[in-house]
Order: sequence, then C-alpha cells, then structure tokens
Amino acid sequence: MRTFIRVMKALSDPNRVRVVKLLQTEELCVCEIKEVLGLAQSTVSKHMKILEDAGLVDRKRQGTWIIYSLADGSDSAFAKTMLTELSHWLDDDGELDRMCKALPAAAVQRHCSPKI
Amino acid sequence: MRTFIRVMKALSDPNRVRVVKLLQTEELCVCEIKEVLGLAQSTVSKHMKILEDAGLVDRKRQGTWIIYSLADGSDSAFAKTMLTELSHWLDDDGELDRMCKALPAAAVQRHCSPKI
DNA sequence: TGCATTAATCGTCAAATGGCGATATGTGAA
DNA sequence: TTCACATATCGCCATTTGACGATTAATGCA
Repeated sequence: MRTFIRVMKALSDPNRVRVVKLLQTEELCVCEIKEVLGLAQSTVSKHMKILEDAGLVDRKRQGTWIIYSLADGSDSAFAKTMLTELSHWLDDDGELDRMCKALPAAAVQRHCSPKI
Repeated sequence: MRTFIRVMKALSDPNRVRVVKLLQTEELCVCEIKEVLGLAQSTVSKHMKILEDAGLVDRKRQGTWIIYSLADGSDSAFAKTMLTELSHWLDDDGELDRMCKALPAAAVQRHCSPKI
C-alpha cells in the first residue's frame, strides 16, 4: 500500500505530472525544468525528489548538472504502469504542448555549453 | 489535466483506496464502510464524495441507505484504467484482506434488515 | 587553493487535507 | 405529522503540502 500511495501522491500534483510528460521528450536538468515550469529551483528540486522516491524518474550526474530522465519502472510495478499510461495520457493538453515547444529554448544553455 | 489530477488525488489516500478495493467484493453503504475502516460517518461521507467526483464510484439510493458501487469508468478514461489496474493491484495486502473478511459482519445489518 | 555554477537542504508561510463532533437533510414507518 | 435512521454538510483543528528565499554541499575550472 505504501508504495502505491507514494506513486499516486507523486502524480497528484500538476507540476510533477508536467515534469513526467516533459521527460518523455528528452532528459532534463533541474535548471531547465525550473525554466519551463516557472518555479523556484528549490521547489523543482523538492518535486524531483518526490518523483524519484516514487520510482518515476532516474538521475545521473553530468558535471555540475543532475540530469533527470524517466525511470524504466523496475522499482515498482505501479510506477511502471503509470509511466506506460502517461506515455499517451494528456497528449491533448494544450498547456503541456506549449511547454514542450518551449523546451529547446530552455535547453539551449546546456546543449551549447562546452561542459558536454 | 484537471480530470487526471482529480483521479490521482482521490487515489492518494489509503482509506479511499481501501474503499475501492472493498467495493470490488460487493457494493456497500456508508455505515458498512465506516464500520470496516473504523472512521467517523462524516469522514467516510467526505471520502465517498471525492471518489464519486473522480468518477471512481457510483451511488444509488435504497431506502434510507446510499449504496456505493464501483463505477464503470465511463466518466473518465483515467478512472476506468485505474479501476482496471486496481482489480489486481494490492491483492497481496494483508490489511485489506482482513478488512474484506470483516465485511460480512459489517454488512449483516443491512442484509438482514426488512428494508431490503 | 579559491571561485563560479548547479543542485539539495533548511526554515518559513499560506493553503489544502484528513480527521472529528454537531447539525441539517432526506427517507420510510408509525 | 412525527419519529427514527442513514447520509450529507458545516465548523473546527492538527498535519501535510507546495511555494519561496537563504544556506549548504558538490563539481569543474582558473
């Protein structure tokens, strides 16, 4: 039950769901997510911890950046199913669509940096 | 997005998830649910409204009782999918198992009443 | 060894949530 | 109509949640 509730709680905030949908396009670092969602860095960081604890996203370090990506769902069957469903759910959401289109602008900094 | 969040929020409380699982066994009235969960009547009533607003349960009147049952999911694709998944999810939960076994005792009042 | 950059954590606050008892509403029986 | 019973709503309280800014790691570069 605890595991299940953790996944449900993680997905019951619009901003966290947006993060999951954004990560379907490409992996992202905190500063990019912060940019697209228009939230403070500390807020995004807290959200990412909740998503990670639920087994919905993975993190890896790349220099000073932490790159977040969708988890494969091996942590939890609940997370795996929800990620699968979310791969097509909310695809008609206009706001999400706008955010995805805004992604390249937010990501340009990382992609052009010599640190990669 | 709003519809999706409503379903996720409805399913992010353990007691509400328990109600959904209990309703997989048989339809129930508020007083039976209250008995099995050990919550106040007003609390159960509030939970049921949240589940109903999410399209997860249906209600019908039977005399003075309101009988709740699982919804068919025609309200929302999200609700429908979650109900389908929940038909097998959490089946290994011991606490839920005990509650299902306690159901007959809680339901005896309604089933033996001349009001049916 | 600093210094700049990125992310995580801490402290704080307003709003939402889950719980309760008391009250109101609705239904059927006397 | 009046009473009893089941449910819904209201008002209240403690806890949780989502947001922020400030501070503290952690990393790479000069």
